[in-house]
Order: sequence, then C-alpha cells, then structure tokens
Amino acid sequence: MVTSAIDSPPAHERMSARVLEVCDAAGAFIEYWGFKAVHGRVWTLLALRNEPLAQNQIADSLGVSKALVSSAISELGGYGLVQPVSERRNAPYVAVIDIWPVISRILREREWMLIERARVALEATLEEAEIQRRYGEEVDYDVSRIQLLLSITESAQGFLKLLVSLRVPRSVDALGKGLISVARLVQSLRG
Amino acid sequence: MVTSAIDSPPAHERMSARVLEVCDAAGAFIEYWGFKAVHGRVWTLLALRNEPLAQNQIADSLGVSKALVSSAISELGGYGLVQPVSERRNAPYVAVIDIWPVISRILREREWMLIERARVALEATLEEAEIQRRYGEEVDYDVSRIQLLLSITESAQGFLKLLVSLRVPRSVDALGKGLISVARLVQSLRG
DNA sequence: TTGCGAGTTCAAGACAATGTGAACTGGGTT
DNA sequence: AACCCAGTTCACATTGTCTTGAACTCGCAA
Repeated sequence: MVTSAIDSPPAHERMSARVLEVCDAAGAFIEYWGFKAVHGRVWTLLALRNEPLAQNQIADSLGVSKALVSSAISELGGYGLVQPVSERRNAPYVAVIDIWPVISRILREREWMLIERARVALEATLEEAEIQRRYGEEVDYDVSRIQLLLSITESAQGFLKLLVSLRVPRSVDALGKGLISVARLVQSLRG
Repeated sequence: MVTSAIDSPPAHERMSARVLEVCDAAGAFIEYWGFKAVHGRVWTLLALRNEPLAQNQIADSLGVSKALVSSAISELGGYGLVQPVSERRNAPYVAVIDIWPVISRILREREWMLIERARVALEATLEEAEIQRRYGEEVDYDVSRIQLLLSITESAQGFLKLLVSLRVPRSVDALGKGLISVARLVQSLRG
C-alpha cells in the first residue's frame, strides 16, 4: 500500500461533529445521574447510527481506547441498554431504544434501597425514643422531627412507587391514584 | 480543673447512635444526587436536634473537622437549607425544613440545562441533515433516530416542567394538565 | 492590651474514579 | 502450525474530590 498517512483521516474526524456533540451532551446528562459519561456517549452513538457497530468502530468514533469501550459495552449490556446482533463471537452491537424498563429498575433498586435505609433508621429511632420515654429518660433529638422526616420519607417512597408503576397505556390509572401520593409528598416537604 | 481526660467522652460518643445512623443514611442518599454526603449529614443533624447548634458542636457530633463543617454550612446556607438564628457573629444554625423550593430550583437549573444542551445539539443535527439532504449529500446517522431522541428529550423536559410546577395546594391543577406530558414521555421512551 | 474561642481559608494529603497501554485470550484464516 | 484480529484484563498514570491540620481573622472579655 502506497496510500498512507494522508489518504484517510481517523474515523472520529470523518464522523459528523454533530453526532459527537449529541453524544457528549447525553454523556454529560447521564453523568449527573450517577453513571459514567462514556456510557451515555456509547449508547447515543449506537442509537444515532442505527446500525450494528463493532467495539473497534465505537472506540475510533469516540476517540477513546478500546479498553474503555470494552468495559462500557459490558456494563451497558448488563443494564440491557445495548445488545449484540447475534450470539457469534465479536458480533457488533446495537442500542436498545426502550430505556424505560432500565430507568424503572434503577429507581426501584438503587433509589429505593437508599430511601429504605433512611426510613428504617428513622423507625428505629422512633421506637427507641418510645422506650426511653417509658423509662423517663431523655433523648437528644426531637421526636416530632423524627416523625416529620419519616413522613417525608414515606411520601418520597410513594412517589417512587408511582414512577416505577408507570406503563403505557395502563399508566393513566396508576397516575390518577398516584396524584394523592404526590400531593402528600409536596405537602410534607412544605412542612 | 482536675476533671479531665476521663470525665466526659467526646460528643460524638454521647450523641445517640440512632441520630448518627439517620444522618449517615441521609448523607448516602443525598450523595447519589450529586451532592456531598456531609451536606446531608449536617442538615439531618440540625433537623433532628431541632435546636440551634454551633459549628463546633456539629463537628463534634459528626466527628469531622470544623473546616469541613464550615464549608458545608456555607454551601447549605447558599442553597437556603440552613439558617443562622440571628445576624450576630457566630450565631448557631438551624435546618430549614421546607426543602421543596431547593429541590425545585435544582431541577430547574441543573437538570434543565443538561437536557436543554442535548436538545439543542439534536435540533442542530436535524437542521444540518435537512441541508445535506437538499444538496444530495449523505449523513452518517439516521435522521429518524434524531427525531426519536428529540421527542424523548422534549417529553423529559415536559416532565421536568411538571415537577417544578408542583405547589400545594395549587399543584392538583398542574398535575392534571401534566398527566398528558407524562403519558407522552413514557410512550416515547417505549419507542 | 492581651488572650481566648469560634469560624474561615488554604496548602497539602488521602482517596476514589476514570482512562490508557500493553500483555493476554481465543476463534478464524492462510 | 503460524498468524491475525477483535476483544478482555490488569497494572498504572492521571485526574479530580473530599478531608484535614495549621495558620489566620475577628469580636469579645479579662
């Protein structure tokens, strides 16, 4: 091959700058939600191209190492956000566009656990306070505040339940019922 | 003073372990939302004690340095989540319980900007695609996918608008109107 | 005035997250 | 068999964040 060095710029220069912009924006967005920016960039690239891409091509297009793409694809696959087009070794990947199940699962697992932990700690404190009160002992916190935070926590859980219950077209019913929860949430937040 | 070294354990040992548990849980929760754990811990401590605390006491109770408490209090104050009880120098602080305005503002500013950036990038790509099409040039992405992501983005913005518009007791109306947005959001997420 | 106690600021250490290069693996091809 | 190529794994560099200790400021009291 005589043609070299000047005949073909690297893929990330040929690739539309627009697409990379969108990928970066999606990456920045996803980063704020506790994921890595590269996840958002890879998924968005696959979604916009709408054709199977090998990890090689992805790494080239985004200008990152193939090592990073490998782990990103593996994690995205774990979430069910990308899929290989076949079972064959080194099959190229496509984006899964229906991301609501993933969002829903994240909310259910990650966020739920965090709120639940707080709720349990509050409940335990409340019980302890009750025992101490019976024995006439003092506690160094305000029981009414425990109750207030507890009700905020429970409303937040209700809101979360509402969100993860959303389905189309059944969602309208769930939303109707959920309105009261939301109202209560906001009410308790406003003291 | 002869009493020393053994007469009085440090405050964070006297302080109810329950309260610290709750503080830690709140800290872990808040951390997932892009803030520092210590913010959640300080605010929760103030909220549970329900009495003005000096930075000194906070640092003691939580077992962190006063330097950290100083910056945490300053930042929490900036958000409007804690307040000194008076204008006087070194006045102790109390927690502001009505946190909804803060959540709302965060959603409006931080999240909105992130989504808006993605939306603008998608719009620009769409326009570019239109121009290229007129000149018979090819683009390396799928225009229908751009449109799909754009509609998802717009639905997400609608949902965000709904959330920040929530107010009690006026919220019920806004929620009613917002239902359609949510339904559209979920619909577009499900492709 | 001097000293004290509370809070602020800042340079630096501890620590975790992110991304890379290079060695490795394992089919498929020549 | 020897090689190639895509992908995986891992030790390390880099980067950024969190936290601290120590020096400093400022009002107040002795």
